[in-house]
Amino acid sequence: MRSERGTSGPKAERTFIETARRAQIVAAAIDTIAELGYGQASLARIAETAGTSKGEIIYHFGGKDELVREIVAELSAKGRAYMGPRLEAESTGAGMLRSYIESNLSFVRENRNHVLAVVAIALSARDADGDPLYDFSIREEGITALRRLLIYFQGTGDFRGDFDPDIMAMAIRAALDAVPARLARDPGLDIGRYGRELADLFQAATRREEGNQGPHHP
Amino acid sequence: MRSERGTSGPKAERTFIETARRAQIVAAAIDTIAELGYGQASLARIAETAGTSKGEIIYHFGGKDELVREIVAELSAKGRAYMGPRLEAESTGAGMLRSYIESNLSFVRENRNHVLAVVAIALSARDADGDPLYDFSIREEGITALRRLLIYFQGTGDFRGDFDPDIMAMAIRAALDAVPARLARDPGLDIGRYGRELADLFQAATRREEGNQGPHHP
Amino acid sequence: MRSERGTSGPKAERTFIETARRAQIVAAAIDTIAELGYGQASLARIAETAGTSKGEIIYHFGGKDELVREIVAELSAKGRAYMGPRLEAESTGAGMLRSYIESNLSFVRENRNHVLAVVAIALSARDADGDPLYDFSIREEGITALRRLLIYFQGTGDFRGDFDPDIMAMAIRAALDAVPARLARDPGLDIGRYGRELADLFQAATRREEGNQGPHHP
Amino acid sequence: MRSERGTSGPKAERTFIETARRAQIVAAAIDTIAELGYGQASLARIAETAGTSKGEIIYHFGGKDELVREIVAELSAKGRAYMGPRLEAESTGAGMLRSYIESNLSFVRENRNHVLAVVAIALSARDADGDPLYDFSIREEGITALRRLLIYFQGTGDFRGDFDPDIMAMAIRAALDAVPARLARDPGLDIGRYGRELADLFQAATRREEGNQGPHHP
DNA sequence: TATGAATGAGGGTTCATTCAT
DNA sequence: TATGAATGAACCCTCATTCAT
Repeated sequence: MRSERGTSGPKAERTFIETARRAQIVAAAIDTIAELGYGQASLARIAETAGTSKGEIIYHFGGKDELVREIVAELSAKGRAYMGPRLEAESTGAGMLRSYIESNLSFVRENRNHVLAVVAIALSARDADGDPLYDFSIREEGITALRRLLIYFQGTGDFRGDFDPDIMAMAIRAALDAVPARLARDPGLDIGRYGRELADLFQAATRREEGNQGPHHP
Repeated sequence: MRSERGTSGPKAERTFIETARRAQIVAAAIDTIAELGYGQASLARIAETAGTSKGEIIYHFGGKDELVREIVAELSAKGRAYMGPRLEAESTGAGMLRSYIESNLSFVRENRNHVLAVVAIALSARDADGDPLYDFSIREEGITALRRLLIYFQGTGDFRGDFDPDIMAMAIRAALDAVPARLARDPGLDIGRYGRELADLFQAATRREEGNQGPHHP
Repeated sequence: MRSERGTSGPKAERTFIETARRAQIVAAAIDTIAELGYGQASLARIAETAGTSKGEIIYHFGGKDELVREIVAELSAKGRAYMGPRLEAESTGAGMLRSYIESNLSFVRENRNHVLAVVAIALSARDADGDPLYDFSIREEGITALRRLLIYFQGTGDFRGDFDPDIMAMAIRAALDAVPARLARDPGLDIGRYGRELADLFQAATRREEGNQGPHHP
Repeated sequence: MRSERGTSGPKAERTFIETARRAQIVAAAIDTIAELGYGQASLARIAETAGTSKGEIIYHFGGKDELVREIVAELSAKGRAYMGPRLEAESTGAGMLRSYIESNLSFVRENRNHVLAVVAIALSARDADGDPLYDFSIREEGITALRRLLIYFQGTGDFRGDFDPDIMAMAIRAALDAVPARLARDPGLDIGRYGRELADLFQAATRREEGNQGPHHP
């Protein structure tokens, strides 16, 4: 564990050097998991990548599970900080949807390995009891926000009213979530174009048809 | 052992009893992986579920990797046999697309555990060298077929010509691939409705707009 | 674990060879713990003594804790089988007490290492939660039986009535329990004489004084 | 470090602050060992209890072994200082024996955790070579003193001459040594009564019988 | 054909200890 | 004087695999 003095105080302060070392280990873990998958990413291999020992990882994180949770939490924070402003800059339904899709993908491009690692963690990492280490509620939360956006602009008439916002949200997230894996197999993928095309696609899927305001099924 | 006999004659024939035993083991493996995830599905647990011993699994399959590959191959064959006729029954672009989506999902519903197991395998299973056991070319192949379908009906004018068929194909597959995981978390999911909504969604995304008849960027 | 087929049947049958191997491992563990103490008796060292591998110990016992519990249970069973008949052969208070002490000590002499090992286990072995592996209720039970014996013969007048049977029982057991450690340090100890002297000692401590039937404190 | 300074001058003097710090650490170690057992009392846990770091413990004591030896030595010194005057205040055999037993037990009561810790150490602590950290000669010494006392008063005729003083001494010590463990399990134990009863018991076991005055096997 | 027995590499973790600061 | 950082050995355990029967 980080602090040996249990009574040191209410603030969980962290030394500069420790912060740096933790970051270094987290980075090594991200790369290892992204490259080899979660199952192959043993502490020994992560330590080797980080140029240190298993012992030090345990020293800083208390165990593998904590390291993994840190990787997830960091990406989560980074993601929110990245996407928030980009969404708030938009006002129309189409604009926000496009921004959601494109900023999501550019975030993926800029954090390729980190995203890959978290995907691998979400799908494979379990604790000793067999429960997932990944907190899926974070993900649900993201889908819920997207669904609310869709419902809101269905209400304003920006979007056609006859699609199920739940399923549309799921389809959008699925298209986005498929990108990291694809990126892993084809690193040359043009994410910018990909994002624009995907935005076009879902814009077409959500847009109100000329002179058709009612629901779709006659 | 199977592979040894396989080289002795023209056909790798299998006794009835061996075929049955293999099927029993494969079924147990599917259920175990689907329920516990790939990482928790040790040979010991699979053997227990199958009511046999680890030794016999290795005897029949030569190793865990081969058992896993068999699970994948079987689903692949089943899937092709299931979807082929349903696609060929259609003639229009919209019809084939709808059939593709809906038959895919009803296949998932009817082969829930098997699909879940293969998804888990695709995401986690690696051989001793760290390479994935899942042959992703099977998947690419499926996407390619879908893409060809889209291109074809863009040519006929059934679909609008200004979407990227590659990305549309990817988005459709992604939406379909997201279903098993969702089904695992929510077993009561209404797959029929889900499929219809998804078909509506992609029909809207692909349909030609009023007054735009040209096949592609006219 | 022993049986790979979970559904093999209600009887926990054990192969001849397995029984032998388990006995061999138990014997090695007893000697190792007796000689080095519980803390130093790692699976690796026990395996070395047994001429086998850590893996095999885990294979047969499922874990170190089970091995330890087996060692305790075996001694417990042996002890009861040894002492029971020797006690029942007596009828007077003095006779039973002497028999209790002497048969206890000859049992210790004949099972020196086993007794030493169980003493070490009782004092040091804990499971992952920090709880003792040794079931102290077995011990309490032994003391209770001894106490009942004392009370009974206080009632008959064989023993003087003015000692606290609880404390007398504790003192007797303490004197007996001190022997293994002493035997470990001085292997040449004459247990026979030791037992006779100890029996004399507690006979003197319990015997009714001439013409003094009442309690001791005036 | 202590030992380095220890060689520089005639006396291994210690600053006031160092003495205090050592005492604080020793106290924390005693409580930790008494509460959790020796095996669970890692330096980390002791440091936490002491509100310091593992490093400082090693700095002051040079290693865990030395800390443990200090705990033992301190109890030993305290014990001698406590019991000496109480023994010397008596003159008869029965008085000294009673005083030995009762003062021993009140010492245990007043130094509960310290005694428990040393018992745990005696039973479990070993150095890297597997040798016990506890110096059993201290214990032998105590028994020897007791034996000499018994022999002396057998000579004066205060005690009956026909018991083996060695075994009587061992039995007395065993009864006393059993108390800490019992106290640990039942903190409400009435030590005062316990001591009086035990003194009665051994008084009965040692007292000269009517009409038997000879010092030893006449 | 099938099994129980055994193996050995590798997993995560604990811990006393070293050391630069 | 004291600490946080880091190490490395040892620990228990899991697992796929080998092999004699």
